[in-house]
Amino acid sequence: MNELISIAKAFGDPSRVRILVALREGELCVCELCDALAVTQSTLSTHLQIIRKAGLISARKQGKWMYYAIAPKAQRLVRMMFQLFSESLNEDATLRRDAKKLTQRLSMRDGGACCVGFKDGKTSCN
Amino acid sequence: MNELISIAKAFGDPSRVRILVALREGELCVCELCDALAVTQSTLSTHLQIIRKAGLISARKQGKWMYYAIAPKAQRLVRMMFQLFSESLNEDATLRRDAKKLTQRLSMRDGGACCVGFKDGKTSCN
DNA sequence: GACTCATATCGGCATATGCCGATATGTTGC
DNA sequence: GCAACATATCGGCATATGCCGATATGAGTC
Repeated sequence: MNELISIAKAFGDPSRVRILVALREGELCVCELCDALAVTQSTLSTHLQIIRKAGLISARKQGKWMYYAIAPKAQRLVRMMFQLFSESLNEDATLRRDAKKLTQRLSMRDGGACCVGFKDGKTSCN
Repeated sequence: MNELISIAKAFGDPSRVRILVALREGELCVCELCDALAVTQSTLSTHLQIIRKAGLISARKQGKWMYYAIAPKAQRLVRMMFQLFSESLNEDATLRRDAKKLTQRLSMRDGGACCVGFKDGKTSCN
C-alpha cells in the first residue's frame, strides 16, 4: 500500500497542494514556483522531491533551470483529485492569490522560457 | 483546501488505510477492528477519530458498542481511491493478513452483531 | 579556471504525529 | 449503586515533518 500512502502524503500538505495546483498551468521552473507561492527556495525544493518520489511530477533540466510538471502517468489521477475537491479549492484564498501571482510571473517569460527578460538579470528569488 | 488535505492525511497512514480497507467489508465495531488489525485499542480509537473528522467514516452507537462504517457521502470517493490502487493493495501482505483475521472474527458474530456468542463473555481485545 | 546563477542538500530547531499504558466516560445488568 | 465491559481521551515519549539559513552541486559565461 506504499504507493497509495506516499501519494496521499503528497496531497496531505498545503504547500504541496499549492505546488500541484500551480503545475496544472503547465511546466514551471523552481524560481517561478518560488515566486508564485512566496516560499523559501529550500523549502520548495524539499517539497518537490517528496512529490517527485511519489511519482506525481517529473523533472526536466534545461540549462541551469529545472522544469517540473505533472508526470504523464499521474495526469489522470491529479486531475481527478482536483476535480473531486474543485469547490473547496476554487474558493481557497491562498490558491487564488497563488494563481494571480503565477500569471504575473508567467507574463514575464520570454519565448516561453523562464528567468529571462529581466533587465538587471535578477529573478525575485535567491 | 482543508477538505482535500484532511482526507489526504486520512489516507496517508498505514493503520488508517488498513482501517478503511477493513471497513469495506461493512460496518464493524471497534473490538472487531482491534482484533483484525492487532492494534492497541487506544491507537485504533485515535485513528478512527482522525478518519471520522475527515468525514470518511460514520459512527453509530448500539448498546455499548460503536459501529463504524464508510460514510455514505464518502462511499464513492473511498471506492474510487481503492480501485485506483487496487493492484498495490491486493498484493499487500499486511492487508491480506488483516482480511483473513477479519473473516475469522466476523464468523464469530451472532445474529449479525459483534461481541456476542463467546462462552466466557470475553472478547480478545482489552 | 573564476564568477554567477539555479537548484539540491544539510544541520538545527520547533512542532506534529504515532504509539502506548493509564484513566475517564458511558452503557448494561445485577 | 456497583461491577463489567466497550470505547474515548489523556500524558508521556520517540520519531517524523516542516521550516529556515547555510552550504554544496552543477550549469553557463567570461
